[in-house]
Amino acid sequence: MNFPIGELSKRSGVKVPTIRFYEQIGLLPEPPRTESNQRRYGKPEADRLIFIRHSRELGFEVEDIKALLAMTSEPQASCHQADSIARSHLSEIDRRIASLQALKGELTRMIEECGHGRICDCRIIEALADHGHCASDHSRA
Amino acid sequence: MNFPIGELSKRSGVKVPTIRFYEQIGLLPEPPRTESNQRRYGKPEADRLIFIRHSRELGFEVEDIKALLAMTSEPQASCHQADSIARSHLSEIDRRIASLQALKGELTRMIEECGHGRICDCRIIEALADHGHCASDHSRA
DNA sequence: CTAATCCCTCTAGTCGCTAGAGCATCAAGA
DNA sequence: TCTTGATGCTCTAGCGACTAGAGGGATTAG
Repeated sequence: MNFPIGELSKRSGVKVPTIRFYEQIGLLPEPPRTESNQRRYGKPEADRLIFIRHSRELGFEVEDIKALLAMTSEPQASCHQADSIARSHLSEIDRRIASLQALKGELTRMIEECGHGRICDCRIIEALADHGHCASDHSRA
Repeated sequence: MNFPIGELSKRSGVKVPTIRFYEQIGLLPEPPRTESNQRRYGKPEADRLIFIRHSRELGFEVEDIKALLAMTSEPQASCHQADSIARSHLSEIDRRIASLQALKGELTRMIEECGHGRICDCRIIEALADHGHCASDHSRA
């Protein structure tokens, strides 16, 4: 119940330098220190860090996570905002999936058409050089 | 056939600062300058830049693009390397799509379960706090 | 001639970490 | 008690691929 940063790292699955970085950007509060200036943590910090890790793994940005964390300290408030953050994140993910699938189609077509001969006949190189060949309108993943 | 950077930008669809950045990192050669130190370009540079833009839009990294560009200057060589770059890029995209789809499933489930009540009952917050609720093993997009 | 638009270089910021230098501290065995 | 190795600390810089802005010079249309 009063452990150093390495132990917190093991419990949370977040690397030590990353924990210090999270403290620096205000995602984790500054913990108490020992006389020799070492950080000491307890279970609440570990829980918070696990929350942060899951949120990051699900692709939430740091600002979103700050908002989600702020909510957990007001348990009686409406969870409308959490819902809205999650929904807008979901639509962003949908957008990215669609975009990647378009790229995949384009790339697959290029690779299939490649005759494995010389550069000057290569459909991959040609497709990259001339957008007229493109089937889809890939304009930013 | 001897135009300034703004015109190159229009022809290629790449922003002016980005063109200068590409020159800096060696993706574009240093062009000749006018007496008053302004860059002047021709059609080959525009073609090269369009090639770069398409490659970036398809998600190729700068190092890959350098390799692809180097190939275009050896038209008699085998296109095996181009094929291999494209294939490994494709498998990376497959990986990212799979990962994003796992996240999407997780998020969708979280949002569906949210009862739109108070924070303390919110399934979104709860799911983020406790990984035991997770269906899939989402470990890095 | 003037005003708007273009062009130049240089620095610093974005995001979410990661790596490394250079040092202090701690725990465990000989 | 000494030593060794792991762990802790701070600080700075780097990643990738740009983007933004400051502070100036050049060009061009009216």
